[in-house]
Formats: sequence, structure tokens, C-alpha cells
Amino acid sequence: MTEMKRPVTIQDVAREAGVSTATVSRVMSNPGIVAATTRAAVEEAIARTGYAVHHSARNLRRQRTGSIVALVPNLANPFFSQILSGVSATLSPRGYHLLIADTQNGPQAGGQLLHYLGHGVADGLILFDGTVERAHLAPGAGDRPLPPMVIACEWMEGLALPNVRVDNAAGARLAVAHLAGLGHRRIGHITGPAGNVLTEARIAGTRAALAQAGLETREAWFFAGDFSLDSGAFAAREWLAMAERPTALFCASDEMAAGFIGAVQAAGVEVPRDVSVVGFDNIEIAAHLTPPLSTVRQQRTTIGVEAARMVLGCIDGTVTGAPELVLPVELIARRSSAAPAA
Amino acid sequence: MTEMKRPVTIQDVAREAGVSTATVSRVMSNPGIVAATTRAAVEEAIARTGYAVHHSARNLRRQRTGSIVALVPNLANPFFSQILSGVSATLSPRGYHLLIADTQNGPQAGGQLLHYLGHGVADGLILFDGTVERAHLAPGAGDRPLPPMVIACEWMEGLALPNVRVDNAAGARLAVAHLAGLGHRRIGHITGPAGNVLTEARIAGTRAALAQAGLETREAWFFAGDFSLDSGAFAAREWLAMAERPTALFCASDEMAAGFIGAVQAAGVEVPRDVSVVGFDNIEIAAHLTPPLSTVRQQRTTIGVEAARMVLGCIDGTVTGAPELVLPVELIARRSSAAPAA
DNA sequence: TCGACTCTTGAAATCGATTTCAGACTCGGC
DNA sequence: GCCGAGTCTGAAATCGATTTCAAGAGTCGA
Repeated sequence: MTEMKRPVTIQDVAREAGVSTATVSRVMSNPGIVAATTRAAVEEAIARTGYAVHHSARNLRRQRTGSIVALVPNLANPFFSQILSGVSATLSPRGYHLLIADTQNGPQAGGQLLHYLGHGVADGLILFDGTVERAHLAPGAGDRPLPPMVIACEWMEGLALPNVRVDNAAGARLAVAHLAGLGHRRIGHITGPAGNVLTEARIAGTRAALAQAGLETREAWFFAGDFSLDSGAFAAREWLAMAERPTALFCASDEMAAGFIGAVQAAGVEVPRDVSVVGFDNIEIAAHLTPPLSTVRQQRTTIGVEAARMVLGCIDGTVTGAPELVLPVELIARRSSAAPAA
Repeated sequence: MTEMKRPVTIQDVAREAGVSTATVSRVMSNPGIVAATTRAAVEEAIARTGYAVHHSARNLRRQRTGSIVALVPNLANPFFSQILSGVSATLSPRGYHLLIADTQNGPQAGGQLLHYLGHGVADGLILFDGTVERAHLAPGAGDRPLPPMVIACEWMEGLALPNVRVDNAAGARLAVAHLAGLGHRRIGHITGPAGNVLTEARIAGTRAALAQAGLETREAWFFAGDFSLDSGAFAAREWLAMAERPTALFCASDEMAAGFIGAVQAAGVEVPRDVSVVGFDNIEIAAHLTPPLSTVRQQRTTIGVEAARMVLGCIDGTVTGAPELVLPVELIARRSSAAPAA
């Protein structure tokens, strides 16, 4: 048919249809202002040539890129896959692409970030990592206006950035209150990684709920974890070696809860007969574990959807300032938590 | 300091340094050919103005985009997160961005794909979804040369596309041989979604291994699943209702294995005492389940890394034709499989 | 002292689409 | 028959960087 060499440009279409490139462009982006007959001719030419707009060219002229970048601390962590799915589902219908950057938990996150900011790489940014150095975020750093940016899941104290998160402290309180309500008097906690805002919020919620229930807050019952399966299993070893064990544990992530349960059950301890466990996240497998895991549900898809909406809102100006959206959490009682043995 | 209005362009830097834009450009992309003193002046000017190259402009001129798109069937599936992590880790140091498109398992995958092909959106494409309509992939469809493309995890029979995958049939054979070796005579299989190439390869491997071991291949013992936890639990209900049950099951995914085990254990059946189970994938939680899950290990990060390398190779011409890389798998025997009860 | 060469550098064309600006044309009303 | 308003269209400028081409400045040997 036509030559298959060089990709067809708007010039080719214009020539083919006997009009100017301006008209072709109008047919594509604002058909209404083009006369019906002309439009038909152009559309016919487009179809015949198989023309497709060249994004780089359009982006250059329009001064936008059509993509949003999501900065995640660790892409391998399945926790983010569902969130990103929500982001993607929101972005696609609005014509935006999703660019993913994995900071690999590294301190070079700042560098990564700088790379994306103001370089015309993306129109907006969703930050899922609260450990980025503040210096990089302060407007004026590098002398260049920063693109719209929202921070999701995590947040940064004292930094006025649009934000989507769940009510972490409330989740912790729900979990601990649940355990206390079952009759547990000795309740422990496996924490997230030190320094993380989520970790701190959940610890704070745990302490608050313990105090409210009039229970002891024993520091030895706070096991240091990092959200991972292995850190849960590690905490289990500490717990097993302990003289005076807590009878119930609230874990800051479902993965740690699963790691803990797996390890204690391998040691012959039974859940929930010997120890009750509550997780956080409600990952999909939680309901299928043995025993099914009681947990605090966090709607990950919704987080992604709302974060994406928020950036888009910032971009088109319908969202201004630094709104904060705190999503509710919910306790899901399953079989891993029960009244303590008499 | 300087005005904070408009982002600084290469023109500004050129003016600041008293050179032409050509020289500034050379300093950035090929410093060697610029005189040392001039180069220093330009670098100084770049630092002073905080200049950063505008990607759309560069891309337009260079006729590349600097990004690779990964088309995944379902981003919410954590199976892909580790693969994508490998892709990202390989792409970043080479200066490429990772663009992610979620086809949402929909038939519109073709449309999605078309959107990315030849539109100057990406320099290459990694396809993790084998269900794309072939018509969209045939070079010449739409009259435009297709960008480099590799298909990973899955593949398409009779389509000569660069390909990275694991040896699925061998994995199935390993699993079944392992169960047969333990003494099981009645071995069943929970399959993946119908029509999927992975499903078919694993079924074929299962049948081959059963035949080789001289065991019966009973159709009733092939449970239809779709890789999901719930489908594993569903198969468990069928299995429980069965008069003559297989004593061992090979599941085409760890998630189905976990769903199966969770459901039968909830019904009072013990694993591996009453039934042995082997999964496929070796997802991270497999080792922490109760009992720890025996499975066929599939190196997901490696798949991502190799797929990314392959596209990059196609782009820079070091890879030609349609190479196929079949990664080995490995059986990991844990506690969910044991000799059948006497 | 005069080419022949190399080394640097800048002017200008280029990538492909969008958009402004103004011109051409139509139509209705007076 | 003329004028103004309204419609539609094309020429050309523009987005910001890269790269070709050629020219100017030295260098070196004969």
C-alpha cells in the first residue's frame, strides 16, 4: 500500500486531505470548529494513513507530559500493587500515563525525586515515601517551581502538602480495644520500622488504647519490626524466649502477623488458644491463613484512587492548598483473636 | 536571587555563559569535544541557573522517549510487583523510565496496546499478558513499524517475539514427581484460568509426569482454578465433597495452594497428614504458612531483569531476532507435602 | 610564508504538533 | 448593493533541545 518507511506525520495527513496542518490538528483536538465536510475529509485521510499523534511533539508544544509519577519506597512490596492499581485505574480514563519510580528505600530518594521534579518528566507526583529529605521538597530548592505533588500513605510532619492517608492511630486503638475487650490484660505490639511515621502513629494509638483500657504498657512487649514477614518471625522468637509473655499481640502489618503466627505455630504454640494476634492492612491472604487473621482493614485501592484524584485536581486547579484526606479504617475480627486461656 | 517565574531553558544558560545553545548542549551530552575553559564556564552557568534539560524537547529531537512500558494484565496482583521491581532496577541505571499500563484483564488490551505502539509514547514494550489479540502485534498493522517488544512470563504460540519465561512444564513435572516420590498414587491438580498458556503448560507437565510415574490421570481430579486464593478455596470445597479424593494436589499457583489449605484446614482436615499440597511461584509468604508450603520456585525478579535487558538489547540493536530465554525452576520441599497416610 | 589540519564554536535547520492571527468567504439585514 | 457579523481556514510562530554545516583560530611541517 503506502510506503512503510517513515512514520506518518501530521504533514502527511494534511497533504493527503488537501488542508493545512492546523486544520488536521483542530480535527483532532477540537472537531467542533471545523466544517463538517472538511472534517470528514481529514478523518478519512487520518484513517487512510493510519496517523497517530506524536506524543513528544504534542507534549513539547502543550507544555505537559501526560504522565504522573508514583514514587514508591519498594516496588517489590505487594502492599503497593493494589494502591498502584487504584492510581492506574483513575489516571487512565483521564488520559494520563503512570510512571513508576522505585526509590529502593535508599537515601538517594532525594536524587530520584529531583530528577522528576521540574524536568518536564511528569505533570504531577504522588509520593508514597515519607523519608524524602525535606530540602528537596521546599519550593525554591533549585529555583524552580515544583509540579503538583501529593503524599499518600505516609506524610511529613509540618509540611503542608496535599495528603491522603488512613487513620493509623485509630486503627491501632481499634485493634488494642478489640483485644482488651476479649479479656486480654497483657497486650504487646510488633512495630514497624523505626522513624517511620506510620510506625509512630500506630505505636501512639496502641499506647493510648492501653492507657484507656487501664492496662499496663510494658516496653519489653514492644517488639521492633519492619513490616516484613521475617521481622514478624523474628519477634516470635523473642516472644517464645520470654518469661512473662503478653497473651495478645497487635502487629503493625499483616505480614508481620503472618510471620509471627507461622513461627510460633511451628514451635507448637497454638493461635488463638495460646496467643491472640491482630494485624494491620487486611491483605488478601489474611482471610485464608490458618487461623484466619483478625486485622485492621485499610482500603488500599481507595488510597490510590484518592491520591490520583488529588494530583489531577491540583493540576487542573480544582484542588488548592494542602487538603488532607484521612480515610477510615475498620476492624475485621477473624479467628486469630479470642479470649485468653483461663 | 534570579527570577523564579519561568523555568530556565538552554537559552538562558547560553546567555549566562556567553556561548551558543549548541555549546551548552554539547557540554551536557558530549563534554569531551568542548574546550576545558568553555566547558567550565558552561557548567558554572548551569549550576548558577539550576538548569535542567526539558525532556519533551530532547525526546522530540532525539526521536526517543526514554521510557519503556510494561503491560500487565492485573496490576493489583502482587505476583507482578516483584517482576516490575526487577524491571525498574534494570531500567533506571540505563536512564529509562518505567511506564505501567494495566489492561485490567480486559479484552480492550488490544486498544491499550495500540495506544502505546508507534505513538512515540515509549521506546519499547514488555508484554506480561499473552491474551493480546495477535492482529495488533503483526508488523504492518496500522501501517507503522512497531517498537521493540518482548513478551515475558507468558508467550504466544507461533508468534516470533523475543521472550522470557520459566520452564513451566518442568516445574509441573518436578512437583508431581516429588509427590509421586513420596508415595502418592492419587494426585490431582488445580489449574490456572482456562486458555492461558501457563495453565496449559502446567497441565501438560502434570499429565506427562503422571504418565511417567505410571499413575492414573483422572479428569475429576483436575480442578479448574484461576490462580486466585478464592479459586483455591473453591476447589477445596469440591475436594471435600468428593467420594474418592486425591491424596495430593499440585496447585498451579501458591495463592491457590494457600486458599486450598486454608479452606480444608478450616474444615478440620490436616495438611500434610490428610492431603499433601505443592504450589507454584514460591511467593514470599509460602515459607511462613502453617504448614510451610512446598512449592516450585520461580525467580520473579530475574524474569523482570531479563525482560528489561532484552528490550534494551532490542533497542540498541545488540539483540536481534526473537531469542527465547527459558529460566530454570526449582522444587522447594517444605512441610505441606509428606508421604500419604498408610 | 603558505597551505593542510585539527580543534572549537555558532548560526540555523530540525524534530512534529499546536495555536495565534488575520484573511477569505458567506449570509442576513437594511 | 453594501456593511457587519460570523465561520472557517492557512501561514507562520512557537515549544526547547540537538545536530549539521561551515567558518574562524591555531598548529605544524615544508
